[in-house]
Amino acid sequence: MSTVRTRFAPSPTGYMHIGGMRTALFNWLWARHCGGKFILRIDDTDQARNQEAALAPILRAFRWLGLDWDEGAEVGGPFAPYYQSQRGELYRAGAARLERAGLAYRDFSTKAELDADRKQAEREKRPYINIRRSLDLSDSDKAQFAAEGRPWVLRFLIPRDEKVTLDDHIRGRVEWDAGLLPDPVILRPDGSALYNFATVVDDAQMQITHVIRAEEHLSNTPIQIFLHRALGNALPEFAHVPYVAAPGSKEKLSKRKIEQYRKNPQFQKLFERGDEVFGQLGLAESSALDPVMVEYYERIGYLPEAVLNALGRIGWSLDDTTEIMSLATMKEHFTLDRVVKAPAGFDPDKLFSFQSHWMKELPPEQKLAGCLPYLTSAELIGQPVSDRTTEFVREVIAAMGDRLKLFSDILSVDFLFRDQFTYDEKNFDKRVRKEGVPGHLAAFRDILAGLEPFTVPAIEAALSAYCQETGEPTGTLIHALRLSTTGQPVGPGVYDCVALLGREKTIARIDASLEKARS
RNA sequence: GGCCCCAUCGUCUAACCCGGUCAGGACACAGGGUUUUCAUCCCUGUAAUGCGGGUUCAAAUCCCGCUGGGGUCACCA
Repeated sequence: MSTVRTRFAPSPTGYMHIGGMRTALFNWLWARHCGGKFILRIDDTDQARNQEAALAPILRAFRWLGLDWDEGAEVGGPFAPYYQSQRGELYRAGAARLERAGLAYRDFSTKAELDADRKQAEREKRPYINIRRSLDLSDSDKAQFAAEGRPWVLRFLIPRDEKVTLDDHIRGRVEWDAGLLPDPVILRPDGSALYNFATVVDDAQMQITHVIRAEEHLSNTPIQIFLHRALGNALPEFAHVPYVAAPGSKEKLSKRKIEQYRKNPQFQKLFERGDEVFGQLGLAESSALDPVMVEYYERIGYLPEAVLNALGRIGWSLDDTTEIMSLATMKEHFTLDRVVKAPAGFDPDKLFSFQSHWMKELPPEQKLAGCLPYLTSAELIGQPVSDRTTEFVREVIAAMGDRLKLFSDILSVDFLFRDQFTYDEKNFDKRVRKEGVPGHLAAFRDILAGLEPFTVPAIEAALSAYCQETGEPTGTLIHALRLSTTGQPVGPGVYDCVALLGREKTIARIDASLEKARS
């Protein structure tokens, strides 16, 4: 087989859809698995006004995930340009060829006529197929219309007496009756091409060997097959991947339904997380971000490895047991015949578990690099970041251990970075404001005041020794110490927290808490 | 509604093509253990072939029907 060439062709919509990303991933994987090329073409026939701004988040998502492209947007290539908006010549030439061959015709029908036809068909309960009125026009009529400057569209003439079959790599054999297909418009009155036509011209010209796309395009395929044939193109292979569904549903994941997803139990956690993080960062654009977009995960501190792993497991499996997969592993094993036919719901819980795994694997220096931006954005540390601060953050991250799941989790230990923190009142009552506890806490405070060195093992030993002497269970003091110095009932080891805080702050906080406990 | 697609634990899936396993794994959930918090880690458990017909010694697996779910029906992509 010749070199495999796949493509992903997004429209510049201003965001990268998580479902689209999965389709893109499969294209990338298949190309790379075969040692072929992956092309990123931009389908902007609709000519979005602010195209560059609308494209940026899409390219950003690819780069974040490390899905590189050999040809296409920004990098160019032998079949440039890769923007449909710049390929009008190619489309017009192809269309002219079809018209000359009698395979396409000018349709002078008005919108009103078409609407009426459609309604009529609906009334009569028969499938709508466009009426080929313009085909019956006499030459003099045509000449007159042309003289009037009457607008027309170019329609492809569907061979209505045929059947089309497709041998899809994922769905197997699919068959259509062409007699049910309306003649598709391929050129608008202004001469610009429509998607169905532009895609066919581009896929052929760019020598795409495998069209791997979402199954919502399945119904476009018979038209594209005819178009390819009419143009004399070799037919690419097709693989229609099922769409990605909303969590716990079978409906296509859609940005338009974002408000109702807020009530989806699995998505809800994600939304809450985002609201919390964006709130702490004071991000103005937070309202523009949502979990349908790839960028959302990047912004709240997910790892590319986790998102990739999760995406790769939606509708594809390596074998019966493998769950954890790097991009390299997926690339090595990916084949189209193991793509599942049924649509799959995106599962935020599973994504989180992949995240948990990959974060554990991440080298400390990379955790540091991932966390620092959150700390600076939240103004918990200054900028530029001093060496001393860097070292401190490094220690904080070490103390957090596996508790750091998302980079933004670093914000949960804000009490290590600033003196104002909120007390968990319920637990404060339970652990500090309790018979006998303040006395022990005060006594231990005095021990800490003179403790040398002020290190984790020393603090631990001191606490242990104190409890030994007094016969007090260690838990009493541990909890009291945690609540009084961090305000929280949970978190990194309390000895770590105290050591990180340092003697001075620890003493001050204990004093403040003792004061608080009296009131 | 027409056309087309799909159907295994709550979820993602394996086994299906080339019938024979206690229908396997993971996530989630529940219980237990380790860590006097939390997180991690370990163990255990609950849990599925939509229904009805065939074919066959044998059906999740092959065939047909039903039901259900979904996609798509633009001078959008």
